[in-house]
Amino acid sequence: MAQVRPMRADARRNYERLLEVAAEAFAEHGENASLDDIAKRAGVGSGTLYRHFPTRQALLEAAYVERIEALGDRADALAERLPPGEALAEWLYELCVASIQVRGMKSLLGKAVTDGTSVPLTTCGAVVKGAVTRLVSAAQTEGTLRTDLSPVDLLRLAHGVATASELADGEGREIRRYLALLTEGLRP
Amino acid sequence: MAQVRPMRADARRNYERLLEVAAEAFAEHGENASLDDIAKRAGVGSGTLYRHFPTRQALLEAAYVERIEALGDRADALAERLPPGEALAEWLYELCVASIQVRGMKSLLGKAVTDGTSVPLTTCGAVVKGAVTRLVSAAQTEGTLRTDLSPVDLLRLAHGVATASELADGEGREIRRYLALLTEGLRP
DNA sequence: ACCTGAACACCGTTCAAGT
DNA sequence: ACCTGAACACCGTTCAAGT
Repeated sequence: MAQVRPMRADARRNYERLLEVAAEAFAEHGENASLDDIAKRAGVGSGTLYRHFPTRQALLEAAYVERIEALGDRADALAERLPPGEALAEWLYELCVASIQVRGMKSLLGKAVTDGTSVPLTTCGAVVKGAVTRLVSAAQTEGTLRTDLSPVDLLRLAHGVATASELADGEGREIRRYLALLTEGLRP
Repeated sequence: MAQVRPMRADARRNYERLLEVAAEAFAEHGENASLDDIAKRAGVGSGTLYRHFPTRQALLEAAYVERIEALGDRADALAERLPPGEALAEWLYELCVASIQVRGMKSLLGKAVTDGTSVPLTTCGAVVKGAVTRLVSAAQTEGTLRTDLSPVDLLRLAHGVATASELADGEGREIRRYLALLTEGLRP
């Protein structure tokens, strides 16, 4: 890995300001929030936004990286407290909740598990895949999870559950119910 | 119901031409195909498109109504040939396939099952809901389907399975696998 | 090295004028 | 009664000029 040269002071200020504003904007208007508007609200030329974040995905990812990493840590916390099968189920639940409540996060996580094998792995993809992989292998070893499922299968299925729940009421009151059905099917 | 006055000849021609072109355009570019482009390709002013189809959803629905009705008929055909539980499973499979293969159809079906109780029921929503309701009550009577699920739950869950499968490979090779997991959970 | 903002291309939607 | 297409507002993206 090449050592990253520190950013010039004004560049760094802009970078951080953009992230703040972007997080607000995505929360408010969803994943299609106007990029131009984000630049303006950050007091920055639109070119500057593109310099730092060449694509919408890049900005979305940067804005939510902390939250995603929190989900990664959460997996380990649950693994310590609960038996593997329950830890996995609870983590999937929290993943679904985040997918629905944090606007724009669902599409971000979705892109992270699409079969673009050639695409370089995104940070958030790596974090989430790492977390679910640990939970899945523990549950499979324990014998409470079918062995013909990959970690990525579970991420995709959780995404599907989140989508179904979102259709139900736009919030996520049905996540538990729909996830319970899936969990039934996941048993060996 | 008020009797619909027949359209003027040129209006009718435009209407049909728009539908043809729209179906092609949606198939080619997905649900966000340019409306302006559709109007142009149909040899019609953009205002005319809006006169006939005030929203994108309206156009999408009109373009796919036949296909949706075919799905409705298919439900009855399956109900005659198969035991209720199997008929339901197979129909959900075909619904998922259509959702993925016919671009734009997934979002159309999704909107049809969102909890917009106040929104007037769309034609395609009515057709699909009718079909699944018949299959569901037969299966529940037979005893092969949990009774704490509504027909709309199943439509939403199928939508979720289609979404998950689409993430897997963009085509739908995983539909059978993912749907099988769901079917396990659906048993009483 | 980084930023700015005008310029370009594109899109959805409306509406006055035309037939 | 219906159609046309210019006009408007908006957005993403690029790039020459500026510091």
